[in-house]
Amino acid sequence: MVKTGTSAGRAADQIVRALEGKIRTGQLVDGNPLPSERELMEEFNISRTVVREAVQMLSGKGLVETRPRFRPVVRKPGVDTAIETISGVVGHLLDQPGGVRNLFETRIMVEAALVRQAAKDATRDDISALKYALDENRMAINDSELFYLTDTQFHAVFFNISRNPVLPAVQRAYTTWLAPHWMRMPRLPDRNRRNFEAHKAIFEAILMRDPDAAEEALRTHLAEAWAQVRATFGDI
Amino acid sequence: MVKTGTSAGRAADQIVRALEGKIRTGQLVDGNPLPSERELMEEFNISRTVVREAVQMLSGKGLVETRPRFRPVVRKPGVDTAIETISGVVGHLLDQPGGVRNLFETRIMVEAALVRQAAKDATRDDISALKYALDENRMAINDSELFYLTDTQFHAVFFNISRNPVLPAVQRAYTTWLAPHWMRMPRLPDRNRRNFEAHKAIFEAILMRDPDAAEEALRTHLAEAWAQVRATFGDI
DNA sequence: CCGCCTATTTGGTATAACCAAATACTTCCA
DNA sequence: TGGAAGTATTTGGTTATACCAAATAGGCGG
Repeated sequence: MVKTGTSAGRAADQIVRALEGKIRTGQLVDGNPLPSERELMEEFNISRTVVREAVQMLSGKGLVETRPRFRPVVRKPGVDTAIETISGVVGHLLDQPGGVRNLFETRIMVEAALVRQAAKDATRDDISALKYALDENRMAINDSELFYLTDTQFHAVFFNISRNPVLPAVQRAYTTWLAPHWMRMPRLPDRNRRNFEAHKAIFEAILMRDPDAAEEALRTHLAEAWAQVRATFGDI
Repeated sequence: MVKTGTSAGRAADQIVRALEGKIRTGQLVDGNPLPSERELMEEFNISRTVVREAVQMLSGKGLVETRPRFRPVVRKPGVDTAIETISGVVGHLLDQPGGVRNLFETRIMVEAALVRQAAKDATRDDISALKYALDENRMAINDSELFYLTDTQFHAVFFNISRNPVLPAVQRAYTTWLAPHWMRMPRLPDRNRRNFEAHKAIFEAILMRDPDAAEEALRTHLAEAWAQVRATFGDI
C-alpha cells in the first residue's frame, strides 16, 4: 500500500476509530478477543506495525486489555476503566508537593456532601447497611488489619447510597490512590477505637436526620485522619 | 540485540519506566523535545520499533505530547493532563444510557458542596469575583453566545474559590464533556434572563452567608438546566 | 476417552529500507 | 555583511520481512 503520510495525518488513528466504532456498536463484543494482528492488517490493508500501534492506542484508552502474550480482549469501558486510565498520571500528581493534600481535600468535600445527602435521604435499607458496616467496624477494633477493611467499607456505604454508579468508582479510586499514605501509619487498637467512635458519631447524626451534625462529624473525623497522615509523613 | 521475550514481560515498559523516571527527576525537562528515536534506540540498545512503542505509551499516559511530524515534547503531567487522559473513555461512558445523567448528578453534588463552602468561607475577593462574573453574565443576556461563556465563567468562580487546583480542572472537564448536550439547546434571551436570575439568587444567598439557601438555589438552577436538556434530547 | 507430544498460530522484537515533512546548512546575491 | 533562496541532512511515519518464544490447536497413542 505504501501510502506514506498521505491525506490528513496519522494512519493508526483511522484503525482506532474503526475499531472503536465496532466496539461501540457491538460488532466487537465485550470479553471477546480482538482479531489477530495478521487478520487486521489484511482487513485494513496496513502493515502490522500500524496494527500494533492502533491496538496499543486502544489499550491506552482502556478499550482493550492486553496481557503480555495473549490476544487483546475487547473491553467496553465502564467507570472503573476510566479511573484506571488516569491512575498512572495521578501517581505523578501525588508526587508533587501538596498533591496528596489536594486530593484528600476533594475527598473530604465529596464525602461531606454525601453524608449530608445521607442524613436527608437515607432509606431504611441505607440505614441498616450503615449499621451493619458500623457493627463490623466495632468488632474489628482489636484487629488493625481487619479494622482498615471495615473502615473502608463503612465509608463506602456513603458512596453507594446515591445509587450513582460513578461514585463508588470514585471511592475506589480514592482508597487506591491514598492507600500508600494510609496503610503505613501506625495502627493501634486505641486509635481504631477513636476512629470507630467517629464513625459512630456520623452514623448517629444521620439517624437524627441532622445534615449539619453529620457533615461536622465527618469533617472532624477526616481532619483527624489527615493530621495522623501529617504526623507520620511530615509535610506532603 | 535480539533478546526476544526474555525476563518479565514486554520490553517497551522498561524504556517507559526509565523515561518516566527521567521526567520525574527533571533529567528530561518539561517542554523540551525527547531525544530522537534513533538516539533512544542506541541509548537503550533496542530497535526503533520498541522505541516508538514506548514513546506512544508515554503519549498515552500524557507524559509526552506528539504532533504528527514533530519531535515528541516532554510534558510533566498536571491535573488537566490527567483529565484529558480519560476524556476518551468518558466519551464512551456518556453514550451509555443514563451516562449523561450520572455525570451531571455528580456535578450537581460537587457544585452544591462548593456553593455551601462559598457561603461559609468566601473572602471579600471571592465575593467581588462572583459579582464581576454575575455582572458580565447580566450584560450578555441578549447575546446567547456570550451568555453561555459568562454562564460558564460564573460557575467557574465556585470551582476556584477552594484554592484547590484539582477543582478548576474538574470544572473544565464537566463543561467539556457536557458541552455537546448543552450548546445545541435553544438559547433565547428569555431563557438567558431566567438563568441569570438563578445565578443572582445563588449570589445573594452567598452574600447572606446562608449555605442552605445557596445550595437550594444552585440545585434548583441545575435541576432546571437538566429539565431543559431532557426536553431537548429526550431520555438520555 | 484422556493425556502427551508435535504443528501452527500469534504476539514481541529486530533489521533494513523508503517517503515526506522539518530542520540545519550552504551558497549566492543584494 | 546580511538575509534570502536552495540544498543536504535529520527525523518521524510506514512498509516489508524474518525470527523467537509462548500459547493454542491438532493428532497420536495408550
